[in-house]
Amino acid sequence: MSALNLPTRFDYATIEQKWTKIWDDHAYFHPQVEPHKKPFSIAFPPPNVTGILHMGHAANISVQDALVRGKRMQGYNTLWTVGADHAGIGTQVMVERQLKSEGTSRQALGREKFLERTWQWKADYEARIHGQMKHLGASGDFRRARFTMDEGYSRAIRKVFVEWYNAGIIYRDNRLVNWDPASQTVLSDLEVESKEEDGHLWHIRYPLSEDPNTFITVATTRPETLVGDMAVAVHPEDERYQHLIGKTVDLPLTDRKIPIVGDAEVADPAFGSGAVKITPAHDFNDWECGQRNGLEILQVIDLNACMNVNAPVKYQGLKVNAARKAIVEDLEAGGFLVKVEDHVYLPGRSERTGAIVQPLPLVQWWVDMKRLAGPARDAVREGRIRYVPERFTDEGVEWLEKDIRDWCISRQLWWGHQIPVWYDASGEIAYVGVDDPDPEDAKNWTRDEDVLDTWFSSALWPFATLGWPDETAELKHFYPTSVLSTARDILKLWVARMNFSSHYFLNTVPFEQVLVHATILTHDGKRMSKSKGTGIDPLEMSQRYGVDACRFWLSEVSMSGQSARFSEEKLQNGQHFVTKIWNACRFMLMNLEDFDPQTPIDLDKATLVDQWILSRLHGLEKAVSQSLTDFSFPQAIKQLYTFIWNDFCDWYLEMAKPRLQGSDRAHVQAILFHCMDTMLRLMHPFMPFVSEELWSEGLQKIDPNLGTRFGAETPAQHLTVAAWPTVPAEFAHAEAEAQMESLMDIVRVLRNLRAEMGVPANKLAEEAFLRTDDTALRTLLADNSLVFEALAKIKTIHVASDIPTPEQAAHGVSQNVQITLPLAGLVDVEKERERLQREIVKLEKDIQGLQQRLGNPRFVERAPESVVKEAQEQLHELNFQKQTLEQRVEAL
RNA sequence: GGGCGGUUAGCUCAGUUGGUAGAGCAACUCGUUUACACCGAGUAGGUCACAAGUUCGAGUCUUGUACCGCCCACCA
Repeated sequence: MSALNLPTRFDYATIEQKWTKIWDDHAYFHPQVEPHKKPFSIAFPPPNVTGILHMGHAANISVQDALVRGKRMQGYNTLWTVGADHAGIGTQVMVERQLKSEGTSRQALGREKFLERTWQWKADYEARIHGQMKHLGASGDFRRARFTMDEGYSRAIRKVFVEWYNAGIIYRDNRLVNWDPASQTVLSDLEVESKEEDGHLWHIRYPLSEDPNTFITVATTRPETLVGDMAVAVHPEDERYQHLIGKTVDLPLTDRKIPIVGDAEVADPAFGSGAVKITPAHDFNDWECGQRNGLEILQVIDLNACMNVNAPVKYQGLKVNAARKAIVEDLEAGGFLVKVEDHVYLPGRSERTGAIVQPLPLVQWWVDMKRLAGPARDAVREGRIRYVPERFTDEGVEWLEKDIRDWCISRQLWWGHQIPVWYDASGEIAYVGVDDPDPEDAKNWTRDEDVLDTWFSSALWPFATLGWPDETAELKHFYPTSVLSTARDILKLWVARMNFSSHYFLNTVPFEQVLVHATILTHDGKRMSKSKGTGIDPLEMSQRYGVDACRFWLSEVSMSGQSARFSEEKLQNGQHFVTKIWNACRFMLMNLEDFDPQTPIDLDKATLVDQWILSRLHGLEKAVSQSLTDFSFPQAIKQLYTFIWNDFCDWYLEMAKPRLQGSDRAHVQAILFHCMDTMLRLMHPFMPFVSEELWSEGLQKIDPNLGTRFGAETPAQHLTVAAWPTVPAEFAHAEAEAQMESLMDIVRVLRNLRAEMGVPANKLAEEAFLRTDDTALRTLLADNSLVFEALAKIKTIHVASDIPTPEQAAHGVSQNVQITLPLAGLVDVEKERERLQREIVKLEKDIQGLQQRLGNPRFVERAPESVVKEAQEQLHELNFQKQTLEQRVEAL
């Protein structure tokens, strides 16, 4: 590419495709295990194959890819494992929905056909997901991509099951579970969401058996469960009811008598009537109350959320809602209904199907959490796993510390890992094993039909992806992984589970740091939701603004610790930034065609401006390098932006233009070359495509040995595998930065004078006077007169301690420099006077503030000397400025 | 009911150890200067939600209040 015929815009669509392919062809992201190198590894949270990726994924990809690219450049043996999750219930629900739209169903197809169909679905979505990731520039190892139902992965699952079963950690038991009638499966507590909903509280009276004219009134939000009541509970110390404990009531609408029991846990005298109906088969509290009081369990609701044969005949077969209506009517007719109140309650709903979850007693498989939680909790509490931001630590570990409930892992689904348990003819467990039993033995056995909770397999992700249970070289080298980056909503569901699984089987943490990235919200601050159509497709956005623009924004906001509102303006800004970089580099390339890349930067020849930009570059490198360690992406990105756009383009390049025409050319070229190289390397983790294109196709044409710079171990052909830059400490120059700052301020005053006086910015002003008594400063100003000439567009700058003041002139002041811009014929005396007066008023306000502060004896006495001194100097300067302007007003 | 965030310019957000507030977008005024009009220069705009406290000094620390958001919790 020749810089001269480069377009003024960055053709991102073509170039993104081009580099995706080249990187892939070189297998840059498929690392070999290199034991002598330090490892850096991340296991990408496997997206569910339920659909395509959304903005949240794009955010997570941006963050992880930035880290991985940075570390790769820094010479780490870097592995980013990618893959996909079978997402049991989620995928099954999606496929079933598809079948329904085709007029068929899972049941009609049968298990085998249904699974075939689901594998097809998986293949389709997995390909689309990987395609999206590559499109976004994810430098993941797709050659090592894993799927949670791969052969090897499945073996890992079975091994975990069998080991935990043998250790007694996995067991089978009949208990109350969360039943999702829509998907016909059990759910874990964590898959049930409860949100407040409007409902009612029905007050019902139960007549005492010994005296049907006396009643005890209970309140309930679920009157249909009345027919499953096994007791009424009251607080044992409740004086209203104490005497009734041990007696019975006639349960309305049935012919059963149920006891009144005393139970301090479940009955709160202050709530409602103080008496509670107890339905052990359909309520978690009541279940426990039943256990405490030796109550029988009577299940009256079946798997379809209908009343079953244990309910009075009249209600049998009715859906729960219909039964509720019928029962309430009958209660009212029988005189049992006291009143109905509006009431906000918390029904549990399946996070997948949205159906109201029915608590039911069922035999299921469980994991004994108390046996696993300890080491995982300790790892977090002892800081061996660090959460970033830190405040998420509690959210991640509290669940493991508190009264944790056992984890129900069996699911009545078809899509998933079938439980490796076989039963004999009598229903007893005959075999549990990693490998299928010998067909001869298994002749009369049947396999457990249930599959495992999808999170059971996700829990093994960081190590199963590396080949566990085999002792692979990858596992040895890359485990534990370095960082886990995730959304906050699965800290318990997933992150905590990886933690305890890893501790049990590998006796170590699964990752050293947990990065919790921001949630991307809609423009108006709502959660993005596919069903509401507020979800935003990252591909659409990247097609509109380019991947680099999107990633630049996402990397910034995703690590800000705050949730971020999506805004297209920000992406547009990102795109403009990319264009700016593109054009700045285009300009440099145009001016570097005759550059000898052997030319070193000669600090002896460096002017103030050179010293300044190199010092700024030094600061930039420090900030960006730092961000790869402490995840301070927002700061790094802001600095990249202001360095490139403001410092480098607006000031340095403008200054460079005239110098490139003179004897200084080679020296300036060396600095441009070095800055461009460093800038491109530093921005590559965040904007991989544009940086790669400019580096490989532009800069490398000028220096074929570019890839050996910065101590590269092996010469790099492309930026993606080039070395991370370091800016020498001797480039840091605080004094130059401060001095340049004062020059820039004078330039701003000059520009301001021109603008106020209506001198067009493109017209060269003849001359300007800078007057100051500070001799050192005078030298500085004189030495750098080019700065004013180039940036304030002044032909000649006069620096002196005393200069005659022209009649027609505009006046300004900066620090202790009096600035005069002669403008014969352009000055409206009245207007100039007003302008100066305005300036003076402003100064007076600041002066007053300073005087007040310095006038306070306690300030002078107690504040640090440097602060007091600074204030005094500032006051002095402001007074000088005020005086100067006042003199001008008088002169007018 | 407990816990955690947030409240800063019209909008979206920065603000590192307390030293007197910044960016992007939008607005307004100039400008077709050979890298870029997806540009350049300039202007305007904020009692940092409210109240009290600590301090010479608070956007920054403490306490309380209000509103918004999230997480947890078996109040029937």
